[in-house]
Amino acid sequence: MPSKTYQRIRLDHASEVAEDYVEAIADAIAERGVCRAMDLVKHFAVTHATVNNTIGRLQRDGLVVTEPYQPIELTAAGKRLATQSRKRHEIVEGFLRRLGVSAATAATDSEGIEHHVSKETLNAMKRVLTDGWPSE
Amino acid sequence: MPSKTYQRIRLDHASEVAEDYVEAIADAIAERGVCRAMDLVKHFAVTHATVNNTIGRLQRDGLVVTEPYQPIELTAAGKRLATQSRKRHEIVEGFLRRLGVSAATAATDSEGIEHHVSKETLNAMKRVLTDGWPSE
DNA sequence: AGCTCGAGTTAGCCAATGCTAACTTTTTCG
DNA sequence: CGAAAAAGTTAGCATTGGCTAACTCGAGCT
Repeated sequence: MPSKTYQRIRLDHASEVAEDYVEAIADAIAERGVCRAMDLVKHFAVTHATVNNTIGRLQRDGLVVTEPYQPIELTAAGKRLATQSRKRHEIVEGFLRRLGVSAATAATDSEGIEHHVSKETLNAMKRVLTDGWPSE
Repeated sequence: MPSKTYQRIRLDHASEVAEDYVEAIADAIAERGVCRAMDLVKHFAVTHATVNNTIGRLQRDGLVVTEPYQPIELTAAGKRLATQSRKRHEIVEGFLRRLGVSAATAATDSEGIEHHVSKETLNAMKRVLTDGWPSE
């Protein structure tokens, strides 16, 4: 069974960047009204050239729209993905906090983990947040 | 705080493949005595060319040794990394099982998650496995 | 108005990871 | 033994996701 597992992980990988970006873009818009490339430069600690590159791919894939020198906007699909990612992120982070992990670690680890959590695992985590720990 | 987080995730990424490979190589050696490239082809569902490529990088990085048409061997460093990855993997997988996730999902998700779990989170998971769930 | 400076863009480079196709070596079996 | 199959290698290519360097645009200040 491992082969299919790794195929899935490779596919997940491709969407990780997209999810992280739309989430960050949605955050920037929520906090500052608009999202400029510089917001993403700071957020991800990469150069503008890299941000530009990535935004180009996201636009190609129908998640964002931009015109030169204009702020970055999310398409409907982009907004949908952002909302969904955010929810997943919050569940994972909340779960780690409940597990007793420090806020800083929960924030960091949830960024990496959220992309690899299946629906089933996510539901199990959600259950803990609403109903408490499973019985032994 | 996000910038450093993403820098770390990018660095983690680089070692993911190495960890997965040495783990798979150690498994193959444990199960069949030697590890051939074909074992990895099946395990990761990639072509031999890709395996060859990757093995070349691992050799460059001092984790494995091979000679043409010979089985793949782990160096001391490779064995160390394999053992460490395996332990981490087992904790994550065991924890997911304890959470109530099915065996199949736990196996799949732990593959993706293990690379993004900090020491602190890993310890929290280990604690659950030995001492049960934290008090509310 | 003009100039500067920050932000954005473009071009060109690199490494990792994947692929296919063509070739060589090894193994296996009739 | 010898030929076919399996395994391994090599070459060439694409994409992602980074980078630097050089250029352009636009905003704000004097």
